[in-house]
Amino acid sequence: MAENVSTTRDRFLTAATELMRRQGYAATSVKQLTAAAGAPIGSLYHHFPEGKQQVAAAALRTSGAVYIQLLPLLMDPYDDLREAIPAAFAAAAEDLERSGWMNMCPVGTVAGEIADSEPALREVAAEVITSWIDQGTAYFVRRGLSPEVARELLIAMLSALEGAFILSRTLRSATPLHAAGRALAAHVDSMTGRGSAGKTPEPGADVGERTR
Amino acid sequence: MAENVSTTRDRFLTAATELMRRQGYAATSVKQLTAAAGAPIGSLYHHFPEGKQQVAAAALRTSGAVYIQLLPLLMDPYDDLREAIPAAFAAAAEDLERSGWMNMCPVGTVAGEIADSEPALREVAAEVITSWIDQGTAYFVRRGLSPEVARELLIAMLSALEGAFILSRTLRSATPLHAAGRALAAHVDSMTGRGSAGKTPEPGADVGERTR
DNA sequence: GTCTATATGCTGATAGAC
DNA sequence: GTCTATCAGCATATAGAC
Repeated sequence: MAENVSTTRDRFLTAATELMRRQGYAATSVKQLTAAAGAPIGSLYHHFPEGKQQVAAAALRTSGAVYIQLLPLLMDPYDDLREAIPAAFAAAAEDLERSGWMNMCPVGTVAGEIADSEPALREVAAEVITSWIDQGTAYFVRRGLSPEVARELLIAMLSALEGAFILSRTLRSATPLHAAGRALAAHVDSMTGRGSAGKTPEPGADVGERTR
Repeated sequence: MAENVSTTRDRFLTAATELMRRQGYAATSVKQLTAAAGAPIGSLYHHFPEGKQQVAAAALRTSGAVYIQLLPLLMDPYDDLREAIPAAFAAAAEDLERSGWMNMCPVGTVAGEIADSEPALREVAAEVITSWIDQGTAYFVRRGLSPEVARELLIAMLSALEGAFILSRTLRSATPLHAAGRALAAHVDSMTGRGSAGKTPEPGADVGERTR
């Protein structure tokens, strides 16, 4: 029942994910892909007859499915969503910084770049994001939010996360990810009818650190 | 004192901005640049001896300076920031949709793509974003926020805006931009000590529209 | 399924006439 | 400052031996 540890096809997918999250789709060449996967070019076209686009699409789907699992993984430890959300953003910030500011989300990186120039890939990215929204909404509902509030929150959270990734990576500062996490916690508060007194996240807690 | 309506150099900058906001940096070729600017290739290297990178850098600086001016332009009409912020996001959504889902921010598009592969351009993008933060913070201070709160808000707002651009453009739906705007309004509330009662933006107002 | 050799076109960039 | 001709190299993709 145990398969090979890593098939050639899987290595292509991993290589594509890693290269695309750093450079995007256009800048990632087939040659780089084969070098990173340790396989010759003919092998790529054997497993993915439609070439680079097909590898990218498959990599987006695979890594997208993995990514959404992080949501419960990071947030389950916290009883209160107002704590869980900033904690998830902080975890993303830590991972990004630890990776030397490269580990952005491959889906976000590619989606921003190809939405108007690679229709097939844009559709795949849209599918992945839609599935994130559905699964994430279901998770928030399980945590007690109404479907409408859950969906609203999740969409705003994904938006803030992807944008904060861009800012944090470009500025090489964790501040945007932290600020985005606090903003989303406030949104949860406002929609669940809780006031802002008391547990208000401290603004400016880490905004003193300048980038340049 | 009146200069030419449009110098060759300016046409290169405009072409670079428009092409990069749609396709990103890597996918934009020098040939496309010259075709869009209506000038031969030698002309590009006359004005920008360092080539494609230099055009892109100059285009990011120029368009970045224009972009931040939209902040007061869109928000001045509203007395209350809690109304001004969602209105600004709604305006961005309308522009994006009207352009056939292409008109994303060129700085965000490029920054996401090159942060780990084009060090020189990443630095330029970081400069532009830093200047946005400084100018935007100053604007919010003028509107009555404390410097710390203003800065926190602006960083979160930029993050949410860039990320919501990506989601909206990919999904071809204005929902993410609207949801992000509401989240930021909630953040303003929470930081200025106002509760969430009464003026809470209605969650789910437009989240019913599905993309696929 | 793996791998090499190769085809065709486009890439960013340069030289130099005008 | 404008424009053409051209370079060397890399792009994606294919054919076909093993």
